[in-house]
Amino acid sequence: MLGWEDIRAEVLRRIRARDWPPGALIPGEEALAEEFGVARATVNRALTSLAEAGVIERKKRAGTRVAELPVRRARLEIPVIRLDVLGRGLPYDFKLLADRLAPAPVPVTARLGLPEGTPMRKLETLHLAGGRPFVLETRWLNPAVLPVPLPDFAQVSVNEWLVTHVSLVSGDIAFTAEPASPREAEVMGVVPGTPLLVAERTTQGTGGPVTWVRLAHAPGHRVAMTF
Amino acid sequence: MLGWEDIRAEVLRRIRARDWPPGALIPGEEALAEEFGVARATVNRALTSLAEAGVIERKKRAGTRVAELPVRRARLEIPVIRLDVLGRGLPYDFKLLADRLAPAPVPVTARLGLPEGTPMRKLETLHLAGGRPFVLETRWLNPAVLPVPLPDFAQVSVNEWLVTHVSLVSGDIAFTAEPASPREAEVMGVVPGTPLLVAERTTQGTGGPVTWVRLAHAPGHRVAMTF
DNA sequence: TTGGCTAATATGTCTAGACATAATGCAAGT
DNA sequence: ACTTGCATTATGTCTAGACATATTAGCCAA
Repeated sequence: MLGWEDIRAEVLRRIRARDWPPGALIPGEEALAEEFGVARATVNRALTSLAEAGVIERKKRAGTRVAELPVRRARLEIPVIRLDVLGRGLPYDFKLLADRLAPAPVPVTARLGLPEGTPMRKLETLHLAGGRPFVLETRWLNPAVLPVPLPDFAQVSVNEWLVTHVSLVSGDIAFTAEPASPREAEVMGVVPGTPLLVAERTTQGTGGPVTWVRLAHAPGHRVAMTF
Repeated sequence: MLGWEDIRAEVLRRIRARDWPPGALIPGEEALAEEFGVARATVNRALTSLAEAGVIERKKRAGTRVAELPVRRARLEIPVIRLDVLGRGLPYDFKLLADRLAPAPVPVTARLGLPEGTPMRKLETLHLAGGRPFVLETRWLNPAVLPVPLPDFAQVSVNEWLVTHVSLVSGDIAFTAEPASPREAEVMGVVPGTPLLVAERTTQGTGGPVTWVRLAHAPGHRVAMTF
């Protein structure tokens, strides 16, 4: 018997084969259901899935059409750094370089939507892969929204503790290429000005803005995605 | 009446509120259906959606549990460069800098899974935003899988023509930070060695490997995603 | 103790039918 | 010509019930 995944595959095949070229209106659910000999709900399941993937566009009354400029979506799975390192077959370790309470700089408070000069906890962590610098993490934490008790961040990586102890609701991440600052160069053992892949993230939790973090990756780092 | 999105929202709320902490087994579909006064299929729709989002993990017979280390997934929407530029409120233009047939270098053929030395078409395109260099695109095309007739790539951007004329099946994309080569520096009007955000993509089509492309972005470029 | 079979169980999927909702296009009235 | 409103239609969602399938716990035998 045909399942919704079979229907999905067949519809996708026809789109790729240009039986149904970009922009074309494809048959309605009822018609497809009859053609494949399944219930309409099964066709709906298949088409819903294709719509989520951006391959088709569906509108009530107007029908379903093949996307004109199919939006290609790549999914990035953001791992806990420890698992990222272990996944590369290297032993993981980290060092807490700094930990202090201070008024957060404007770019940080602005992105998080906090008032200027809010006191936040600044943590600087160097993540090591096989003993070599892997990522330099500069993080500003909003103490107001953290559950107590806080652990000793020299023992437990902030990165990991946050994931398991704070419910993260939403956030964003941006990648840029930046020259290593003198400080970064020293800590990571590279020449100042070396291009580093930098990821900048802000995260919101249920109780409000949680953290802003900048991850400066060692030279040569690749962030890979599949689509 | 409660819809599947309401169920989804309520379950998510309970997980965030730690009524059901990470690792916990949540009630079965039948039980939830009864609690909310809906059919099991409706609960299933909600939970399936949460599972796709990585919030819960489901196994037959074992039940549904809250994910221990919730995988955070960010979705990157890869736009056609023209739309990316226009979306930033700048006028778009491009220049075809080079176009020749040559044996593709090993890194390219290797990634695409083609035999060494396969003759491919190399296209170098400079994309401009508001008259200033935006992205330098270096592309190797596999002529064997392209539909005829080919357009004049000085008139039509390869980027865009591919999206509408070739069915792209799968691919991968990777970001790195690299120093501008002398050639790149000259074309983009920057100092050699300037950190550039580089995206490298390979794409497979129905007929086989289609293209390998390297996009070197102007300094300061950000690739942003939300999760 | 260990290995393998079996029954129980939770999720996965399907059906057939129903009603909800949004968007379109035509028709009527201004 | 223009607007308003209504009927039409395709998708969206729900229900109740059924069978499929994976996985586990427990039992029994070697």
